[in-house]
Amino acid sequence: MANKVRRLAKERGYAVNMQASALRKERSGIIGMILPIYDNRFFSSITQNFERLAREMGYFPITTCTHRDPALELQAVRTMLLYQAEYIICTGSTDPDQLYDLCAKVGVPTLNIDLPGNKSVSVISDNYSGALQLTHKLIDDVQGTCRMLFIGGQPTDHNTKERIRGFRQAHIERGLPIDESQIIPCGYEAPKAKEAIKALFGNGFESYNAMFINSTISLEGVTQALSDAGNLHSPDMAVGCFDWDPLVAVLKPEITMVKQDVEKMLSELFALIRSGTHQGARIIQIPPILGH
Amino acid sequence: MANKVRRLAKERGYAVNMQASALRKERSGIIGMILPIYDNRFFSSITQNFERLAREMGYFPITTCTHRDPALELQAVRTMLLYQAEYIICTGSTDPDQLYDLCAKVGVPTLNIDLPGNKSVSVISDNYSGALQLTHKLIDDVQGTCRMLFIGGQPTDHNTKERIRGFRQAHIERGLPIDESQIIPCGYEAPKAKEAIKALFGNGFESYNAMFINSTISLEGVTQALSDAGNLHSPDMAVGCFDWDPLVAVLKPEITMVKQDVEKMLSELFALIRSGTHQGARIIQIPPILGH
DNA sequence: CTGAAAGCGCTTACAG
DNA sequence: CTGAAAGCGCTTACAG
Repeated sequence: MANKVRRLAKERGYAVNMQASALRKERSGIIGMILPIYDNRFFSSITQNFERLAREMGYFPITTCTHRDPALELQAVRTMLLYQAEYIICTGSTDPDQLYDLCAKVGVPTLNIDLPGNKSVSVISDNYSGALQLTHKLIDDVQGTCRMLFIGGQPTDHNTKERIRGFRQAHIERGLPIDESQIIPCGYEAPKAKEAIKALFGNGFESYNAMFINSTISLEGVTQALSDAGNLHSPDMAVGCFDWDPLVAVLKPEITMVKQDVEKMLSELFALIRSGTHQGARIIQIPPILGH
Repeated sequence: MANKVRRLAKERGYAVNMQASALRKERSGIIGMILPIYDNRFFSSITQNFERLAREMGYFPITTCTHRDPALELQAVRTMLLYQAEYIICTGSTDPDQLYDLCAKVGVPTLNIDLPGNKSVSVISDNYSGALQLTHKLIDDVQGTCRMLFIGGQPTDHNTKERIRGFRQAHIERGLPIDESQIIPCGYEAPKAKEAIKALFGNGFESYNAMFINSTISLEGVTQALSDAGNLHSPDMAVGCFDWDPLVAVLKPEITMVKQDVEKMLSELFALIRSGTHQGARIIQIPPILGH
């Protein structure tokens, strides 16, 4: 009998109306995620893993990119709540706690990835250890005494702070002094890194023989600055990038890249949801993978 | 009075339930898009523009990546239809016509981007002209007689066919003969391009002085093959890539890249929706932009 | 076990 | 113009 109904339903092309079903069941089946941008390997890979795991759990994944704009983040989350999303994942959000508050009001749990918050669980990379390792690797690569620049990232964001902490610690462990001019967290956009490097030309840049670049987008800006100055190929400069792009990895194998373990971050995130242990603010750190 | 209600609603944190609203209004406000993958500049940029324009039109954009898998494409579209999506955008689909049929059954219009179908309107790049220009540019770049390899892409897909047609035409216009071994549409994955190039080593590869690479993913494979062979830097090889990646553009300025005009493609797509002129199968071609 | 009724939260058409 | 009722398409709780 049930089979007959199913067969008939299929023949006639019947399909449930999820809007109606969701309304009656008071369960939308929707899980929402916001993220800064798609056109970057890290975030687009997060998105693909998010979709895969959400579907595997029987959820319908919804994503929106919010361009690191707090107002857009709020608006996007609000819209997802209107569609009765059951969970909100906040990726690289400028203010995860504000998003938590918004969702908590209607009883929807939030989980953070990439950038942590103080009010819900956060799955992030172990930025400190990754930066410590990368810095050591670059110091090893340099002939003679290393003078390394740290460039890119937001000085106020948790990840950049942790990476700077790892950068400093490696210098301490190797007995290398640091002065503050070595550390330039100029923001995340390419033009900012470009301007910051240009400002250093004839003004101390020549004294550096290593660069810790905080993201591929900063790498883009740094490369533009060097290219404009005509010294794109400075073979004695050790270059590391705390980010991953497979094309960069093959085109510029001499650049050491740090790959955040996106698969593990997302499987951890969904394990929290699956097991219902996502309540309570805490930070779960996933070690990144040092390339080459 | 209306203001009082609005104020009270805001104070109490009231928000409509879109599931209920959609059900009653018989309009979900949802517009869905499927695409092959996110982690690539072309598709992620399409997604960002899609979201922006959909929001501007008051729609709620939903995207899903389907890994060029026909079964996943069908399943993703079916799910979007369950949530009563009002339009389905098919990006780079393996079989847009099948998706059209599925949606037509429930009266939902489909529009194609990137790869065209025969049953609904398609907004794609002018692949023929782009390839013609790129091939001419590479012939210009070569010292002496040009022998150019075409590598990457699916020989069955419309875009690759058109690009090969442009490749051939440029050769004809320049009086250069072509033999079939020059054209290797080995598929879209990096390992395929890598294997194809490796198979040519000691077997004709040395006779080429130019390469027309059909995507950044193929570029990745080609670079791996060259790098494994130790001749990564062959300065006399003219290289072009029918795709765009800003990091490649700055890191390897000697590679000529073709940037598909994603903004124009999407604004054209939404113009069709806005004006209600999306009915009727036809192809709208947008000229890509030749770099450098 | 079966089948009709109630109700999810809205919007709209309609009666007063 | 206002306010109560009907109904969007489901699922569930309940009567028979």
